[in-house]
Amino acid sequence: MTTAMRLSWKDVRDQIHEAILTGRYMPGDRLPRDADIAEDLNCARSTVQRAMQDLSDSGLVERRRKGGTRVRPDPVTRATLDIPVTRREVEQKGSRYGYQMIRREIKTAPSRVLGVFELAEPQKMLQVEALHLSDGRPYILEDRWICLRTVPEILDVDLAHQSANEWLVLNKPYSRCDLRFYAESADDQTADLLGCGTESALLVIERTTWVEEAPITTVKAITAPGYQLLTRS
Amino acid sequence: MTTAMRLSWKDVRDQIHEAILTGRYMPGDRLPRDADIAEDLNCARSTVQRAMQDLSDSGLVERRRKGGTRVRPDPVTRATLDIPVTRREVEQKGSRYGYQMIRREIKTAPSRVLGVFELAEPQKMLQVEALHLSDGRPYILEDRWICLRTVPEILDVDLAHQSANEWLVLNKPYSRCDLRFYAESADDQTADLLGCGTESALLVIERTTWVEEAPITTVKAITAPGYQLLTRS
DNA sequence: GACAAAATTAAGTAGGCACATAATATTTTT
DNA sequence: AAAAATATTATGTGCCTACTTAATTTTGTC
Repeated sequence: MTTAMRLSWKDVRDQIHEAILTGRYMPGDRLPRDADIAEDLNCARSTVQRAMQDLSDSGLVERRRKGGTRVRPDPVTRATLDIPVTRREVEQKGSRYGYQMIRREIKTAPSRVLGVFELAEPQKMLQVEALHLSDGRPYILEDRWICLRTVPEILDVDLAHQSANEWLVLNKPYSRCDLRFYAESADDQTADLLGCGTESALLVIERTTWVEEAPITTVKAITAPGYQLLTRS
Repeated sequence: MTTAMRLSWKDVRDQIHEAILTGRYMPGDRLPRDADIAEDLNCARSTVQRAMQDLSDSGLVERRRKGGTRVRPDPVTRATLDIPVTRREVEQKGSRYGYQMIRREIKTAPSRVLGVFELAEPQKMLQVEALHLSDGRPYILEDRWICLRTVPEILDVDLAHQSANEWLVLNKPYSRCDLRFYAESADDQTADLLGCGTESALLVIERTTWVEEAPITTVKAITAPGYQLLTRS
């Protein structure tokens, strides 16, 4: 033997990935069992297991007990998005962050909001409308509903100076988060607040969070024209 | 001892997660070393390691050798998106899928395309414009460029009957994929093809793929009005 | 042949050990 | 006091073994 440095699970993963890329295994094909691959490559089964888990997480293969591992027959593009706190997002671009509360009101949540929270009975929530600024220019307009039953402390927070976005993310970690992206035309009021033309096409990010079963908040974040979401490299 | 079933790494993960949720550890705080947690919970360090890796992957904590583990001071919302092949997406909704090629042309790629591929020199590529239909109605309009140097076989594919989307995903797995989402107003031609009003706000998904360093394809997928992207539950 | 029970199989997980690696802290040297 | 060498430490990885779990597949029975 010359050198034969031990294979890392990433090496194993890359070799299998490579085999799939070069067509050695096609979508739907079954791969050898972990134990056999391990023997082939002269490494431990646990190393192959970790490699396979990673490929499975990234959506490239499917694994089933007894069924073995196969290349996903219906390939999906699986992407990971990082959505930071807006302040950080702006600062990371090298811009100056600004925040402005527009409205703050306690009222019964409309059915749209109850719907996303999967709630049956109406209840009072805190609605906050606010504008995030980048270098003084409108960046994101958010319309947020906060569940007072789950987060009563929010009433003591000075939302005129600290964004609910930031306070919540630091003080109310969630256990579940649903996201939704779509495009919407600016209505008159939105266009006015974002300083863009009416009917401008805007990317909207809706985010709803829970702790266990309890609703925390739902936000409709309307981004200014030109905003783009990128997958993390 | 009563039962004391062994702790699974998911139990450990959930316990730590819980501790963070309830504020026992705040953003920025350092957590005990894996070994100590393992002793506390009476399990193996490798179990804690797996739990921590998972929390780290999901963006909740940061881990550094010697530095230990700490709760991420700048919490991010990390979400995973699955983008299936369009045909499957339509069929999964219970709709009938349709496909229609609009244009197919070999020409020098414009600088926009060279740009996304990070290519310096101009080269010829295959441009394909096509429409995906759901129950006969326009669903996604795609403008695609395929690199002939990397995928010369595409010239032999009958793109009038099989979508490039599908052929590529089954025959040319990628090793890198960049995604970009934004909103755009429909221009006259787009509005016409998608059967919507001019100036409609449309969600655009741009996807660019490579095998190693070699460009495969870049698509600008313009979705019909009402299209929404959801994170996978 | 149809259905149920039992055996088999391959991935999933827990534990334990040894060592690698990357930060950080400490000590020594200049 | 600054810089360089060294020790320390917590996570990361690999290996091995044993056992669990979920699917099949086989076998047995009616």
